[in-house]
Amino acid sequence: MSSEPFGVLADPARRRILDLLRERPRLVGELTEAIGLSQPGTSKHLRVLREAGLVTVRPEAQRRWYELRPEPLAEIDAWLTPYRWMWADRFDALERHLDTMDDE
Amino acid sequence: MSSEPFGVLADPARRRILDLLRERPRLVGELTEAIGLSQPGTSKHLRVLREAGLVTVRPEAQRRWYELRPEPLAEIDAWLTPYRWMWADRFDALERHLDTMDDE
DNA sequence: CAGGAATATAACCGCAAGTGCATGTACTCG
DNA sequence: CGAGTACATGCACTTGCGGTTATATTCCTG
Repeated sequence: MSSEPFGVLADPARRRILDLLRERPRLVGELTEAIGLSQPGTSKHLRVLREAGLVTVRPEAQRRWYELRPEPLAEIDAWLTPYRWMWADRFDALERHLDTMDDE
Repeated sequence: MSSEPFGVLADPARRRILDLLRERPRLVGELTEAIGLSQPGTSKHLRVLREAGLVTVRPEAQRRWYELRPEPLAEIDAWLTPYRWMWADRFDALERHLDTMDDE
């Protein structure tokens, strides 16, 4: 099972779901409509997210409130860390920083 | 084609390759041995990375030096950004920050 | 020019993932 | 208790991915 956060985020629908849950908990119905998929399809993605620990469910009668649990994203963030300094040409920012230090 | 950075990083072998290239450019042979895959298998992953813009090739006779091009990772970083404050209980850091501000 | 080294591409295979459809389950309400 | 709502699960199907083996390509070297 691709319970790995990286694999889970590979699917755009799943990223979309997480983005929606960032705002507030949602019902399956809402998510289904939002991502334009069948209800079972949505449920399947939610299952994957659940097994990856990225969401939790709070049942309320027949309804299920899905909420975000962002902790597993830390793994991705950690992997990304050693790369982060590389892309944004920090030359300007660095220069500005050094200039500032000179000013002081 | 899953030229999307997210899809590309879904495979551990590809992440491993990037990690190796973070240190220095490498030949296909090195990478092949490092990730314990067949040479064609490695070449395939390199192709995916190439098409995603995550690596570039510098030919030298029959050899190909692969080097890292981390820019596309910025997209992932950007997606991750609105989540980043959430997991690390920044309560302490935030408190310290506010304390500092109070001091000034 | 022949042979070998380094890599890419092609052809093929197995399997898991994503999707739709149909059905099951759990709960509410009249 | 029966019907409807909200969601999960099962099944069938298709596609694409990751892997290997075999082959083509390119270049160096003797």
